[in-house]
Amino acid sequence: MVDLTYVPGDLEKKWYAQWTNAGLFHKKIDPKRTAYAIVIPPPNVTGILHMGHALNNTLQDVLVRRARQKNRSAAWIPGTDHAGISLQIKVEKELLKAGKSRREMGREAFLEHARAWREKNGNTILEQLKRLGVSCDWFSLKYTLDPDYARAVQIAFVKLYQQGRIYKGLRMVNWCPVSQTALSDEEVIMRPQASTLYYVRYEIVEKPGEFLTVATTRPETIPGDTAVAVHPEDERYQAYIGLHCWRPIERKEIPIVADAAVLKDFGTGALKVTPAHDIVDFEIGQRHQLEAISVIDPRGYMNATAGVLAGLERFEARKRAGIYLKQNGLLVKEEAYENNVGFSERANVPIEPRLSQQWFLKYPRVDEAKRAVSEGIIQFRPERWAKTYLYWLDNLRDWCISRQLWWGHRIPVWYRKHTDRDDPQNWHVSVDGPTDPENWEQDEDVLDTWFSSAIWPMGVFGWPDTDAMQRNGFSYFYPTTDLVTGPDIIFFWVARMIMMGLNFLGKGETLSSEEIRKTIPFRNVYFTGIVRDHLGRKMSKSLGNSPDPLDLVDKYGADGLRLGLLLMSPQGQDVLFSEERVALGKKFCTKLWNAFHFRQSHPSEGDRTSLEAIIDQIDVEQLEADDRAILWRLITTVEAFERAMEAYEFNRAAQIIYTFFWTHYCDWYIEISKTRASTTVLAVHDLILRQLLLLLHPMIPFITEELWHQHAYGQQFIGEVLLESSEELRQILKKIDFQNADALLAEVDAIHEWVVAARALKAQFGLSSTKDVPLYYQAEGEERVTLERHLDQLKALLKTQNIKLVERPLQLPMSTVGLGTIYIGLTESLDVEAEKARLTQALAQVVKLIELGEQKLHNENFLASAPEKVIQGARDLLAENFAKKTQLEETLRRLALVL
RNA sequence: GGGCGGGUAGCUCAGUUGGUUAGAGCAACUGGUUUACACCCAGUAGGUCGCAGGUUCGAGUCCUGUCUCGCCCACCA
Repeated sequence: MVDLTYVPGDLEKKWYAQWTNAGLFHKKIDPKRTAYAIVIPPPNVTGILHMGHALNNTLQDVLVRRARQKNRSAAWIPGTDHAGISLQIKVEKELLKAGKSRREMGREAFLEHARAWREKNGNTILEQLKRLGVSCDWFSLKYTLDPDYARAVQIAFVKLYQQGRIYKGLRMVNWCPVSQTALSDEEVIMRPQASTLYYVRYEIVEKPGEFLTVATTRPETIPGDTAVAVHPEDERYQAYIGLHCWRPIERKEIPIVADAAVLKDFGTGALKVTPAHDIVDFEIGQRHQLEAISVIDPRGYMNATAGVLAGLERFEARKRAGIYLKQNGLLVKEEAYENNVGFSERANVPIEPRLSQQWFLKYPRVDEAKRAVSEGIIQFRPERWAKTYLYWLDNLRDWCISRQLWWGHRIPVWYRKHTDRDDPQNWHVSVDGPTDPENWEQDEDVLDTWFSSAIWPMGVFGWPDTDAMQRNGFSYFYPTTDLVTGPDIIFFWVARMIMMGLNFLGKGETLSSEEIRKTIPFRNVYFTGIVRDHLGRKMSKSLGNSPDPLDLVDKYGADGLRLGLLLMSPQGQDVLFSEERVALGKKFCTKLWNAFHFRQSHPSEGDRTSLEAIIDQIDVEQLEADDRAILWRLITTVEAFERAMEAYEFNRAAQIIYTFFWTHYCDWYIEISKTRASTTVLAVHDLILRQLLLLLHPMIPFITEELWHQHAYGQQFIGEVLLESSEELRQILKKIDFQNADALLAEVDAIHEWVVAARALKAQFGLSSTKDVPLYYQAEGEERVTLERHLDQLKALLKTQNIKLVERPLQLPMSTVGLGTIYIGLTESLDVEAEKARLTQALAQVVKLIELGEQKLHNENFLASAPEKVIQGARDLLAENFAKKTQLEETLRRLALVL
């Protein structure tokens, strides 16, 4: 028996425990079935669940649960990411509060702290995910610093090194002065900043009294200037090319060079060249053999070379440089200026271009990675992201993979002690290290976190350890089926995984399409939208505009939240979060609960453990139009649902079921079937409810599981029950003499229209919808027969005892519908004028529609080109409108007589 | 500067290859609770589909232009 009220919390805890205890989500290598696999985008161990996770993981869960219903052997591999910079910053901050610094305590002690932090907090997000109901295979849980995974990362490094793809070099990199590490280009975010453009005079050495004016936003770097550059074709400066000028701070003679990289129309057309602190300047410096003088240290403070600015913090130094120039008469002017400045994504401070020794990766298999997507071997949804992906691959720059951090995978490179580290002769690159470790020192740096995530889909299945791969079903599950992630990590993660898969699994110079197909990490990538608040802002911790998903779970249930998210997430669109939708999700669950409660109020003993058993209880003789219509609608609903799911249109799929259940089943079928509680009708209910539970299960797993058992649909978990396709459903329903029921549907729709019109009449005249008012109807032939057949239902639905057939029009308020005319038997005297006005308005509307219809049907081009179905539709509509017009006119004539 | 996406009811959004009179939820308004559900039921109102052209028998849907909001990439010092 069903509990009276729906309380999501308890049943969600109960079922999640039972599912996991039963090992329901374990991956199984079953050659008899087709494999289905998803690897989770591993959340950061520093993360807490936000709405983006909730959406993303709901979608994955829907996919994987549906795959199981389709008899696929499904694996959803969960895991977490060690989150290099993010966790290091977090732990450092905590230590700082306790007055400790990582440099003082040293590497090992710091790592101990970091491990302890992760031990304590790292699984929070996984526990949160469980509350959402995700059906991950927790036995396959992987962490990017697990020993086997860490080994895989190092093997990947060594292999890439051996392939000549990884090299070390002195390069200009993005330096974060707070984290004190290099960053990849992708980790730098450009932001418009209000700054000042300083116009500075550089006196010409050879022509004292003549000046070049240079515009710069960074006067603090002047001590690092080693040239001034102008465009070779800039006629203003021809006379100066080859001469020298005085560097205005830390006065020194520097050359004036010509370089095409200089823009004539920016500023004054003269550029100060600081090779050590700007990428463009560095390149100019290379072309002109200029010295790179560093004036800023790794912490962002001016070093001794900066002379008068030495020791100052970089932004303070900028102000001081401005003052210094002004005081010395070297500043022409300063103006407010907005420019774009690169910020460190994690530490949220402006990055410093800095020259340093770093490890770089030349991306492998770029061509194949492009082909994988452009040839549709990997399918992006929405497809347009392919363009973004391909554009990025066309403009690749080598990836700086070394980080000056401690938390992460240490670079497996050793240097012979007391030798030149820049000379590869003195390197040892291997996973296990040199055999004589006492003579070597390991590289201090770790790898970019994203380097380790790039091999995720392989690593979670044991790559490259052949035994582990065998055990984990690598060849069975790889390539995985679907990847669900956000478009914001298309470069960080998606593209890199594709290249790594192709590189490590593909053999030979180039890969054929068939080889690409076998080595890609996944076949489909579904990009979710980004969850935004009602003002359109990205939900983030710093803005504090993201509700805690767990609060929503408490308030609306996990099922409610999941359904709400599904309903508000159109494919490929950003999601404007609305708590109302989540509330709607819960309302749906409550309604479902109550529908079962209704069904349970009519006990029946029939066997419900299979579709066939339910159908056996249906007596074909007793099936009426309504029963057949709802069953028919079920089939068409399942078809539409299948189409939506195959297209990954989750919101549409949810909407389709929503409408079927609420509008067609509850508001109509349950209401009309209340007059007929026969075994047959109850079996129809059971059938529909059963299929509804199965269809809904991937979206709202908890309540469907609960109701499945409450209503004795079987002993198995609902998730283990195979879902009949629309085609199978169609076949099974043939047992009850079931064929196309479009005609029946039309009949039911016509009755529905009649009821709605009658209800509207009552409402229009201020009558309570439950008031027993007599109704009269006029109808001929078929229509009359149809109405007579449904008379009992009409009475029940309209809460009216009297519905009578009349042969002639009455002087009563009326309404015309497809099945004829309805009159309402008002007891009070009729306001003839008001009624006339109402009908006249209705008449005008109908006349207008008739005009439109006739126009269309008199158009020969329309008749010649439009499909028959459309033309017939127009004809039927016209006929119906003509009938309405006649009725309205007749009634109006009678009303006129009354006056 | 280059690319992508959005602009449909007061709000949030659907609207499949062009085809009957453009839909839903929320909000509003009216009426309703003995018989699954007030997290409910019945009904009402609300839209020149951003704007301007074009193609077509027919355009929210296709084309061109334009305005506007948002995102991504590039980075001019």
